[in-house]
Amino acid sequence: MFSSTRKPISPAASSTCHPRATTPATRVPRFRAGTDCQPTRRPPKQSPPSCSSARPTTRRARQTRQKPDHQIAIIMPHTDTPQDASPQHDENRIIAERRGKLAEWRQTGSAYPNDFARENTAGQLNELYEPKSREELAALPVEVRVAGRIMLKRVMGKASFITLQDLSGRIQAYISRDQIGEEAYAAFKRWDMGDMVGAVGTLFRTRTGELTVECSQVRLLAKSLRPLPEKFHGLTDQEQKYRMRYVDLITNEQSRLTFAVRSRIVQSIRGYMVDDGFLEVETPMMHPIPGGASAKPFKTHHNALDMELFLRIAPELYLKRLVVGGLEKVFEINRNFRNEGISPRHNPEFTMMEFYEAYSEYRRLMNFTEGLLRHSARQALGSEVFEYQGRTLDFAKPFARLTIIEAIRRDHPEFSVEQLGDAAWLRDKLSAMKVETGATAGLGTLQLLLFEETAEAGLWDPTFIIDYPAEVSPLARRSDSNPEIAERFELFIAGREIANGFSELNDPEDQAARFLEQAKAKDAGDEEAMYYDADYVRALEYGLPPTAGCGIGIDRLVMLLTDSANIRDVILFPQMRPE
RNA sequence: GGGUCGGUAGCUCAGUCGGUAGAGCACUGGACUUUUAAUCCAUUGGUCGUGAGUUCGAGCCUCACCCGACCCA
Repeated sequence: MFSSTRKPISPAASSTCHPRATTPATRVPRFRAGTDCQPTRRPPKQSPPSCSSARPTTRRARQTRQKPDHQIAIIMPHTDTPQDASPQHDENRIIAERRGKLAEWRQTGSAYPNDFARENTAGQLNELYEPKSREELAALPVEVRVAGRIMLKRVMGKASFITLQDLSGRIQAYISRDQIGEEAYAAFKRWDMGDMVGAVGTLFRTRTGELTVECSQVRLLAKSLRPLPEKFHGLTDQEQKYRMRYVDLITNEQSRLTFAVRSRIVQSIRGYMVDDGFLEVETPMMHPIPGGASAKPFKTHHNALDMELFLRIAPELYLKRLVVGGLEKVFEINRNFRNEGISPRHNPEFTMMEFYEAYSEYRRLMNFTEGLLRHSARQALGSEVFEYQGRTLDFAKPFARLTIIEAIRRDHPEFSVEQLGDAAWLRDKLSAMKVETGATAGLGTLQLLLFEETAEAGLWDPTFIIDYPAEVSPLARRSDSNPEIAERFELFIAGREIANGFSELNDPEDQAARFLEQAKAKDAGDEEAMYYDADYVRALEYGLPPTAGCGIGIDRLVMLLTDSANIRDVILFPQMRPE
């Protein structure tokens, strides 16, 4: 996919996943050694999912079949010849045991009950009673009803401990034969790791000091037929984590935490916007004309209308129609879809917030965006300073603001202002760096390309880059002082584009002209150039007040705040090749 | 597209010089009434990603392919 992003000719290059990337020439941030995010996890080990490998008869299958064990009938009920051995055999041997237990459970007539009323969570009990001493707990005593999944089991002859996990955390339960009865204890001993259990009892503290529920009753609430991954390491295979997120969430606390933080980030953003008087709206996900960014769309078809539709690549044009309608401050947090490659920083569907405010302009917008991110870090992490991939990120100090030229010269003082203002010099330099430059690329675009090549990845601290070329910003207002420049910024953090905003182009005639240019580029073969959106121009003709708007890539922000190197780690069900 | 690393038991991982495939967890049976990744005893479980080649002999060497992670484009 990066091949397309290398295309530098102005409206051609990709902007996959850019927050509100209206810049055709803006590329995905590239990372270099030293600035790139190294994977924190160890390289995965691979073992093919047993259920999908079409392995022929195995020796084991034959051996197993020879056993007169009753389980065999369950394992391979239809196996008459060794050749029929199921590829799922390995796992089924373990699952068959559990299915047998489930069958026993069903015979009691009370399998899968739903009448257990949980009244306490592990986290709540730990918080309330962890400070209490053994004697204080004994004096109270606290009657509790907890439920959760068995994550650890320490079964002894007449008394056992299990560790139950619920959303809030873990708590230990103590189960003794004398308290729950011989029959119940025998049944309990047949339960497996992963089973869902309800426990009733009183809190006490064990000899070693652990807060524990001394059970007067335990019930099996749901059977887990499949074995959990190894209890200490959990699931480490990245692919399996993504494919079976449910297993990942069961076994890896870090995953649970990441998605809890993600929720807090989104909440904090929503709160900040609403508190500031923004109206949350939902605009179409299916567009007759894909617009608002330069990207390849997904196509779909509406049968009743018999029309082609596109999954949206950005909500921008609809949100600005709302500002025309008088909804002066609007925002939307939702998915965008771009039919491009998948990488550690790109998922075909990703979440973005876009917001628009009438009677604002891009400098005020930068202040607001800065405040929003600061707020979000504080709300989600409790701190505006945090670690990302081993380095510190500080949202507390003011975000730097550099023009493209300043950003280049900060890393490369050897480039003079005169050289950077010389299109021919820039072309030479870029071609020496093996960056393609289109014949039609203007000075601003050449500067942008050099910036992307030399400076972008090194922008670790939050930095607004301003003065983008108008020719790569077809929806942005031109600068009054220089019509070649748009009133636009992009925010970079950790070498990665996080936000993109500008004073909106509200001149319908200029917009129509820019759409025409885009349409021409599209006709010339640029798949990512924009369509001419006549209804949007019509809306502008009713009058869009001076407005500024911004898009923030939520997934990338979550990556920063959860110290995640891969976008898949912050998306619950990332797009995967079919199994 | 190129490069690097990887694919061995359900899970986490070893595997020496090319000489009959190992451990822990999980599972099964047994012991155990305050454990802590419980412990102890005894089992079960593998055509080593796929296919070819070299060899008396391949998890290991060679080639091709498949899948994955990361990097580069």
